[in-house]
Amino acid sequence: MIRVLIADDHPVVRQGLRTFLDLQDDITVVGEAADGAQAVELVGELAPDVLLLDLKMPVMDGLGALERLSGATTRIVVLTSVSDPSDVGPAMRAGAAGFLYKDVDPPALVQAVRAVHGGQVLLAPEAAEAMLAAPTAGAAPAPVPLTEREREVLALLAAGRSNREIARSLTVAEKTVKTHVSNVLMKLGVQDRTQAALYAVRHGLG
Amino acid sequence: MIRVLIADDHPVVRQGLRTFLDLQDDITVVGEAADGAQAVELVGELAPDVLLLDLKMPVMDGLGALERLSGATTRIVVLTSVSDPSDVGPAMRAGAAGFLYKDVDPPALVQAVRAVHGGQVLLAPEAAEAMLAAPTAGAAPAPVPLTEREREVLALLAAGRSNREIARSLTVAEKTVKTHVSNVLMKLGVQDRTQAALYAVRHGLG
DNA sequence: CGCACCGCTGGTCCTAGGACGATGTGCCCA
DNA sequence: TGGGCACATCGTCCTAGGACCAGCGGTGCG
Repeated sequence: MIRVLIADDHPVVRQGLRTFLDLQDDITVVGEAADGAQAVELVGELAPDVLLLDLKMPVMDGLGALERLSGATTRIVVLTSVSDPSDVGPAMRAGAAGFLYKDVDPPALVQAVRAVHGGQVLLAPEAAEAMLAAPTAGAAPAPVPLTEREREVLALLAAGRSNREIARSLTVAEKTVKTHVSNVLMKLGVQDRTQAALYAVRHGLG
Repeated sequence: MIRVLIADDHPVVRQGLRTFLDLQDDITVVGEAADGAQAVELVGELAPDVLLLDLKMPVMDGLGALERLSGATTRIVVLTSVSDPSDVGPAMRAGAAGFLYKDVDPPALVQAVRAVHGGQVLLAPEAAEAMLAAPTAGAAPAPVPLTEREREVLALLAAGRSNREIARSLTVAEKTVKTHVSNVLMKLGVQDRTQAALYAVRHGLG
């Protein structure tokens, strides 16, 4: 028997879901929450197998609840009405096991509950698309271009020169070279000059 | 009745899947393919609802088949034995509707077939993780953390202070504030202080 | 022999000046 | 009134010094 908790701020939606899910002989709805805070509390009390979680809720929204529930054994299916692709990534990263829209047809929802309970991850097609399209959507720094000077430094660095040698080549202080190198490392997202050199070689600056 | 085609180069695997799936009263196996080329051909002939596709196959591998089948109405579930995270992204981008490992337990596989047939996208947990973990395609800089000083500057900036005012508050030169602001903009991947302020507010620094 | 210390190199963070370019604002004069 | 100029603000790029930390290799001492 799969024990389900429903979190949605609309009583009508809760009632509809409850009625339909309770008709399944392997599913029982063990509770309802009207906001995120209540959902978090009830997950603690009831330890349901699956939480159906609306994203748009008062007091604490679904994403907030998701974050607070990371680590819980309850499997969480986001069930949202509005189709905002930028919701998908954060929700999945926050540990959701499913992402569906409320226009899902009821048998599919039941299957989803079962699949998620069985340890799988299930997405509505639009949600899957959103994840493929926007890998790091949200706070990811854009790819930062190197300046002319930084490219010069990188080229010399990739040729195996030391900071002092690079400084002499460019007739600037060694300190300046260090600064450029630091900026290059940050922009390339690598940890040290060796990786920067490899990057340069691999991307045709060698 | 869900019509399923099985593509796997091991007869034993095909036989096992066929036997189990045919036991379900809403699923019927309509054919088997031993390599990717055959799978493509049989999809054309039989137009199955769902194709269970192994990735590692002779003649044409699963990914090749996936690409050739993009556009077909058949929903494709990748069913692979080896757990190579780097397979997941390409397969999903090539249009797979599911990604499972062969250690999936049979009832879960049946659910997967039903869910995918119902239009959903279903991943094994490891596959979902792989997709979330590998956004860095190529040169995407890692999320760069702000330094202490940069956070101070950002907080004041988000409070609407000018560079000169921030400088006075921190007792440094205005030039220094500009430098910090520039670095913050770069690290946050935003274009100007306004966006940086919005970012700060949205991410709980307001 | 092994360990401790020293110096070098690399790297970070904070600081800051000079040159320059884009944008916006306000004021003056034709 | 409108065009244009002066000025401030913002932001970038290059420069660079000081403080500090980590890792590595050599050297000398117990």
